[in-house]
Amino acid sequence: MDDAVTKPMVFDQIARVGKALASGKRLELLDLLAQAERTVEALARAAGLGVTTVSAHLQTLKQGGLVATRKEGTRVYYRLASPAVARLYAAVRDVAVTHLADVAAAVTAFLGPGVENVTREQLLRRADRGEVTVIDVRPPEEYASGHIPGALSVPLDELPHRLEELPVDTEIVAYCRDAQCVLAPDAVRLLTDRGRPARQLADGMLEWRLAELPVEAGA
Amino acid sequence: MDDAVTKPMVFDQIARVGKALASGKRLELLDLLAQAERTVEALARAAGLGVTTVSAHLQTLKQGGLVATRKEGTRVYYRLASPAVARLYAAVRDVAVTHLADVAAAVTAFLGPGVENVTREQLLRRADRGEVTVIDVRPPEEYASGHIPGALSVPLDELPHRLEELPVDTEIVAYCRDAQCVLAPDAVRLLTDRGRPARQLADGMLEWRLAELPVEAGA
DNA sequence: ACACTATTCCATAGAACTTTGGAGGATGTG
DNA sequence: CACATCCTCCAAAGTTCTATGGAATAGTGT
Repeated sequence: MDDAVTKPMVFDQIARVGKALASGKRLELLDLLAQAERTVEALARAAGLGVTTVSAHLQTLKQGGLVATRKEGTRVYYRLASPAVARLYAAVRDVAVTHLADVAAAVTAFLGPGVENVTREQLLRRADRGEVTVIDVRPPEEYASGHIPGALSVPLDELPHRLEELPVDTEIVAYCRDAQCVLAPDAVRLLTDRGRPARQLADGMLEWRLAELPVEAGA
Repeated sequence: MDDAVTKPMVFDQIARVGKALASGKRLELLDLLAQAERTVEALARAAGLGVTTVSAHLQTLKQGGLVATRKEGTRVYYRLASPAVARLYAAVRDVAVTHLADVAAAVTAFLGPGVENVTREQLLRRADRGEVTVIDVRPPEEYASGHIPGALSVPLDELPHRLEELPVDTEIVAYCRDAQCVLAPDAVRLLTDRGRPARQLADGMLEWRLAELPVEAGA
């Protein structure tokens, strides 16, 4: 066994996974894919990048074994390769927000002033008793791909027009993609500004799936 | 809030963690640091790199919040910043061996023919009953920094000279750094070639710590 | 103060990565 | 079959990363 040759090779191979995580654009794509599978074009639109650029990034992610593909007619649907990848992505962000002061600062600047939140456990308990209305403020296709059982799909941009659909007597709990997602805080601020009692789930669908809690799919 | 500016910034910040994981050399350094804290020079020797190169890589790791430092006289000791980093490193390797066929191939080529192994649970049960002798075949400084309670320190290079110290009637279980570490398989092959009953722990000290099992420190 | 050690900082050449436009392949449609 | 759509492959330009010597800095011992 030639250690001098084979040992670095092992680490270089593993580094392919690291390289896949080494660009903000790719992390953004992963963030989207953690919510639902998508085509190359849909990803390009969502991330505001050129199609060829996205395709190139997706190749890098594929090289790292982070995403898998499915072909349907002329389209190619990308998805996370496995739940292990979601765990990895969560671990990366965990380290980032824990150890990088700048990240924490950027995140709060991005999220805006904090709003009151609820843990998964609290939500489960109170939802069982019918004490809260749970709304999913992500885009419809992400809701369709999997959501908290019993949650209503109310995409953030539709929320202003659909206030009357929501009961006035029970508290509203909004959730979105993950702990760093902006949609839920924005929704909660919008609701409380209109005098509705509202809070957000402390994290989002990513963490919900990782906790292996029940997920409902379909529109 | 200007999404077009702040959103990419968050991902770019998180990408600093990814960049830290994007080089085989840095992963090798992390691998070493997961076992014990070390000085720059010790790391350079262990990884076979120049001191300035290692220092530069360590700066990248620090930028990503993966390592922390401690100064003692003229030396600087580097260590993993937190257990969250060990979890992250384990998650990276998990994805690598699961999804990358080449990695799996490189690992087995590196480890040599498989030897029989034992899970942590089996080891705990059998060690309680005194049925096995557990040996730690890592370098002494890694043993000192933390090992399985009751394990003997028998560095791989000393093993041939110290065979008579080991009991002949009980089975020997060797362990080293982690699931991809070569030391334990080598030790087991050496022992079984000499007619001793021996197996290895399926993974290593990294996974033992992550499982939050008891750890003993000191020589 | 002086020599000495360990580490970091700096400059640089070479390698690798990102982005982009255009060509080309596969699939579905009129 | 011609044509449109969606995606990947290829090449080029600009940017970033890596490795490595030499200089600068901080701490130790005499």
